[in-house]
Amino acid sequence: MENMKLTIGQVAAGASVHVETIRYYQRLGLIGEPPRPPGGIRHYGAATVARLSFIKRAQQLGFSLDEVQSLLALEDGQSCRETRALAEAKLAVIEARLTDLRRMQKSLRTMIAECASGKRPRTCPIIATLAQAG
Amino acid sequence: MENMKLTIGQVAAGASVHVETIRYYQRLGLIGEPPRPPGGIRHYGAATVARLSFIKRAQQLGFSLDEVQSLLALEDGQSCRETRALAEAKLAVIEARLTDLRRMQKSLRTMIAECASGKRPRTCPIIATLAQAG
DNA sequence: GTACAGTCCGTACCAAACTACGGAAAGCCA
DNA sequence: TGGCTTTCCGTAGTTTGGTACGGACTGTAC
Repeated sequence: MENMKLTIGQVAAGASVHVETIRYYQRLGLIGEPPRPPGGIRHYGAATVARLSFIKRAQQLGFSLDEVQSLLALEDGQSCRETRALAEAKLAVIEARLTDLRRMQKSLRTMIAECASGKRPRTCPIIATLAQAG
Repeated sequence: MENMKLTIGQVAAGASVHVETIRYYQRLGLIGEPPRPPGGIRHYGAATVARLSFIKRAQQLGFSLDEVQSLLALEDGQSCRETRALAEAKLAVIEARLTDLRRMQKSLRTMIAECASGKRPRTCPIIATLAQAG
């Protein structure tokens, strides 16, 4: 099943993106283009679907396509030294985001609980969760 | 100190954004415009700085300005019932993102450890962390 | 009281990330 | 084999989130 032959349309459907988006990512180098049999249609493997899904999820987490590019370099990466440095940098970013998201989570949970218990909070503290310096 | 009188330039510096960005957000309704004394310049409070900082942080977490708008509605919100429904919806989104980020964190930590111990992993599993459905 | 920085406002421009469009060729199905 | 869908490819348009610019006005420091 690894060598499934998928058309671009099937890949697009599988990853819930548009065909044009796949082409766009190919132009950017985010995903490779399989060789085209002369005058024929390209075929893709299941790995392309996974890669596209990864890209979309990473975008939802606040990574730009440029940053996604470098995350993908971890998968495609060559040198251990470079890979490790990159991984450590990305890890730091991810941990900062986790901290922010946990703060928001906590704040929302508190709000919901207070709302449920009838005592409407005068001010929602959500801004305070992320307002302080970096 | 609550009623600090800040000019738009001071607010911008305080939140590390450009003056034009503040005006842009005002046009979108993300932040309010204080009344302008006839023929004079507007003054802002420290709350505006906090609000801008929140917006920037929330953007880094993958929220669009539209979504930030609705997060801010929690702070500005009126009805408890609406507020609670919205808070619950946002909480679900945040928890999904937390799950994804934790998976990436784990994957990166593993990579770094393996890299450090000399055994270069053949393939980095980072795509697999986010590739599966929903 | 006059330079000079900062504000105000509108409009125009910009980059990122798509999305649509059009024409030619390929594939597929009765 | 004719008709429909899909792919291929290039180019153009759109949306989101700003950024830059110009001209008039204000506020402030010397």
